[in-house]
Amino acid sequence: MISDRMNNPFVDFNEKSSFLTGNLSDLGGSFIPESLPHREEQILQMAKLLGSLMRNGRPSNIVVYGRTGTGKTSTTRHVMRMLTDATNGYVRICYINCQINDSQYSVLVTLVNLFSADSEENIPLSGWPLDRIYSELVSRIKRSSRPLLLVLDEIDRMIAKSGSDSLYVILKLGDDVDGLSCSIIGITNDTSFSERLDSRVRSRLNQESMLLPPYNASELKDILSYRTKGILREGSLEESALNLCAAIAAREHGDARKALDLLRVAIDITIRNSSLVITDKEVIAARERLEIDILRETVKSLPLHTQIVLLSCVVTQEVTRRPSFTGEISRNYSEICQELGNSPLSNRRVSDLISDLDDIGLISTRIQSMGRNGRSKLIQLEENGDQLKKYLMEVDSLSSFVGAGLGKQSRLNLGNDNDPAN
DNA sequence: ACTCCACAGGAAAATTGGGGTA
DNA sequence: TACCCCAATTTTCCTGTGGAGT
Repeated sequence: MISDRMNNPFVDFNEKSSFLTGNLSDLGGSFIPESLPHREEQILQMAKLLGSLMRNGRPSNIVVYGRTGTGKTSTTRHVMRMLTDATNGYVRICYINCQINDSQYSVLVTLVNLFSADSEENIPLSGWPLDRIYSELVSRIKRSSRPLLLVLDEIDRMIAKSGSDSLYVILKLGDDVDGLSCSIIGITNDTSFSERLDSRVRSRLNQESMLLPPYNASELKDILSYRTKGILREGSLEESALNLCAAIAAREHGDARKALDLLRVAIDITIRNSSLVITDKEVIAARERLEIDILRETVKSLPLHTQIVLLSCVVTQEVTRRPSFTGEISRNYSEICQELGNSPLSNRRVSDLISDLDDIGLISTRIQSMGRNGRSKLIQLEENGDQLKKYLMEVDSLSSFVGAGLGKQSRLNLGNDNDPAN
């Protein structure tokens, strides 16, 4: 179909990226490499703890702690792969990300469906009573009669949403299926996670814990060198650019994912600029682009009403030029909802959404008492307001606020004139 | 010492939306 | 089709709170 190579941008792009010798997506977060530099010790430790699964024994449950990018998931997945290889797939391994499946119901359903044989139908994502799903799970596990390793990534999300009970049900599996050899690995970046479990769950789950320390700059450099082998032609990555990637990520709590992302984006920028060598300049540009991308992505992925609350925070602070109070945010939120044609949520719910925004880090809050004038949360933007507004305006359902919003600023609730205290 | 404000945030009730069953 | 069950979400109701004002 395309005969004119000279005018084909894909051909052009491919030739420009001639320093690439492999697949750039291999630097992405989901790729699990053959080996994990500086995690050999932890891999060995985890493998030892799980060893008895191969002998149908009852290994300990493990909680893996570590900050973002310390290799918790990669280490665990690596061990999963080793276990599969060593047992020829005899040990059944279920990996569930609790950020996606964060309710008791959805974890159980996912688990049951992972166990479904070809002949069995998947159970629906809602509708069934929990006890029915549980007994379905038990009967499917009984039929399978193979050792089970259950990995719950971001396990703290499940506890935050459904409480300890949801975990207790899963931990109980071992008791309800006679002779089941089952081990659970929980992965979390929340060091206070186990404190929030009730005692019966804590003692069962936290039999063993592993803490993955942050990587230092030199370890990060090793990781980057290892991961770029086979992807970049020799000499296409300057030593100082490599050091810079490692140094930036080391400063960000030793985050290997950050280091890999930086390098990946730096490579991308180099290709786009038709350069042939990745230098400090590209790494610095990559850092800026990543920061923007993360913020934009965060803002755009918020639920609609959380976005409107954030918009209210931005607009209110834009006008008052001081931190705002919950009441102001709530009233302006309702105004904005009205303007956009959405029915507003209750103040109680808005208060929760404000807490959510605080958790995400887009705003910071602290409770302040004004004596006779009551007590309220003082809310301050953590990010540049103009930038937040720009990203919010890119959201389809909010974009109509632009012109109208600015024009209507005068009627927004900005404290004093609408404050019942006055 | 007591009052009162404007909420925070817990608990229970109500609503919503997906699915099953007769 | 009408009704039931269920989990998740949201609303309603409520108690608790810190500190300026009295």
